[in-house]
Amino acid sequence: MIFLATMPEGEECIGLKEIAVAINSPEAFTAKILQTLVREHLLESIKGPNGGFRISESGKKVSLHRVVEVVDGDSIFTGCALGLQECSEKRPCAVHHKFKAIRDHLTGMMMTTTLEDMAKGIRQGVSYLKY
Amino acid sequence: MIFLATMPEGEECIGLKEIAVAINSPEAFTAKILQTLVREHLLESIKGPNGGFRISESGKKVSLHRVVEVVDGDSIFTGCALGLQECSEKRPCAVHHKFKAIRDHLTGMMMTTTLEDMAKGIRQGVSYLKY
DNA sequence: TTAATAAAAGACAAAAATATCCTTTTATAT
DNA sequence: ATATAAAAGGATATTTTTGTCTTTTATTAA
Repeated sequence: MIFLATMPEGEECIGLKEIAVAINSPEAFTAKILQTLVREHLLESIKGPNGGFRISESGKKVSLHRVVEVVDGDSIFTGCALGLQECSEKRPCAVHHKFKAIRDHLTGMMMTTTLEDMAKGIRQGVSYLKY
Repeated sequence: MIFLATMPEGEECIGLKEIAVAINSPEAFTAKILQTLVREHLLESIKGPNGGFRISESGKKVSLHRVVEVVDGDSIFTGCALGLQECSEKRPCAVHHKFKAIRDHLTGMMMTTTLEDMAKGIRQGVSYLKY
């Protein structure tokens, strides 16, 4: 998603192969994740010659939080630190309150960080996408 | 570890079965983790009749950070948020700096939270160990 | 219309994490 | 001494995550 977000406006869409190489991720595995992102409308896919993937209009603006939610679910944002099924304000685990602060921090960061933010860093050469 | 830390001073040691029930974790699997904790001297084990596990003197004072490190390794404290092998201040991933803040928060919390802290909450009935 | 290209989908495979089982070792109480 | 209780250790099994392969479907250009 970050890689595709770095593509210049109006750029032709990018094929699976190119994406997999760019982010150093296995092709077939990458394909599966791209399919998920297309199903959730964060990406658009074009079949046939010159086809590939490109970030959708809505996709450009999505938060890191949303991307993680689509790909890995929201357990990272909601699960108990100690793994308890029933852990809540009313029946907290031994680190519930301390951990909540950290999770709120993480959730807040991910909700306010957009693909655009991250892509900008990559484009400017101040951050990197592989190795 | 938290459960064993809640045991009153000088209490007889607790058998595997009792521990597994208390924390609602499979017995054989719990045994493996207890073995690891014994090897790392966070626990002591006593074999034979009336044997079991008890927290060691040093174990009582250890931080949550240390327990996690022993059981799961330190990847949670050191790994890149985007999974890059080489991600550093010099060659950061797209969320390196933002994520570092959160990880420092997590690491700090875990380093300053001791088993005693957590056990106290359980003993006082303000936090819980299962379900 | 057809050949080529590329994604989609489903079945399959490998690796890692989680979990179990069985035998051995050690200690205790009788 | 012996029977018993309990942890240790090794081999094995299951589940989940990660990854691959093959066939199908859609699109474009000649």
